[in-house]
Amino acid sequence: MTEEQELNTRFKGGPSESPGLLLWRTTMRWQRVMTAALAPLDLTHVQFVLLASAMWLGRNGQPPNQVQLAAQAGTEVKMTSDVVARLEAKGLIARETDPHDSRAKVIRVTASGAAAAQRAIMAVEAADAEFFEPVDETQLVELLRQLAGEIR
Amino acid sequence: MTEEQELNTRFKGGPSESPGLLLWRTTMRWQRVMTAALAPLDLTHVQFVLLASAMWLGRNGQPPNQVQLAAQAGTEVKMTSDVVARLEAKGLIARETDPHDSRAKVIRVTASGAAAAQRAIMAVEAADAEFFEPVDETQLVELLRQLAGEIR
DNA sequence: GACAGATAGTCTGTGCGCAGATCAAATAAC
DNA sequence: GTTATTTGATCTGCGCACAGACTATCTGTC
Repeated sequence: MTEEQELNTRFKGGPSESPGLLLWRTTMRWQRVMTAALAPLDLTHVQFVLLASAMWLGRNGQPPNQVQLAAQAGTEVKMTSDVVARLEAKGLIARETDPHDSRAKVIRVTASGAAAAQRAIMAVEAADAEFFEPVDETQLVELLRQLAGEIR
Repeated sequence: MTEEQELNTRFKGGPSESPGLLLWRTTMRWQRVMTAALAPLDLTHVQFVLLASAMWLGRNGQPPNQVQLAAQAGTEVKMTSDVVARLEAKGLIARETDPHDSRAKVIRVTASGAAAAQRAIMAVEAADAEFFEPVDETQLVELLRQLAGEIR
């Protein structure tokens, strides 16, 4: 079998036919859009997600530890540890040792963290709306829900 | 306005309603699937994309330089430089200075590179098919095409 | 043929994303 | 109550992803 014949699978029309590559490229572009939208607030996208998730989880006065935050945000525990440390360095969140479990660190959003999160949510939603404007959001969400997998 | 009222935007039902977050999570999961599928071949997903793209571009005996390869693959020029160096170290591609332009490096896929690419394409297509099996691929591709942006 | 601007490639530096290992504290088993 | 296992957090290390800077070369214009 020649090399050319072997390539006559999905790569027949060039690699750009693959849904996976399209998904990858789309997300990279979306990440750049988010990065640009959050740059004025000195936040990366992941930092925003963790900050917003921490605020969400703590909305009823029960601030999460890092494992719970990672589970909510769908991020790695190690990375969550790193990013949370950066958010702490920026004064947006505070970490205290859990009085009931000295291994765990309870994460609280500070006042300036809450303020930054409010502005960030506005910026992200505006950028999101613009990014997804060309397509039917409901239809896309329907498809992605079946692929995203459970929040580990 | 209270903090709770401010949060009553898209985050009302929790952050998981956002198409952007779904897109992000889906792609991360897809990346893990690709990583697992390519691990036996000692290739990362990006390495595979650049190797396959180099083979695609060179299929008519006109091997590309790194800028052309990056344009085809939709990757950053700098990262393309790094990853191509890794592929070269693995003996999968070879770089020669373009005789017509001493700045440019022409990229050729070696015999072992072509063999690895063949196997990788099989592995990736199988993993891809399984990943996207739950949804209508055509419908998803249609949506993503409108969001992926041109291949810069 | 000299010079301005564009182009090809690489370097530094920051920040994810994840595998594997470490360590201390909590929990379960006996 | 001591041991074994699990759990929360962090560390090392590798590989993208990208911004900004830098060198070397090529091209267009005079």
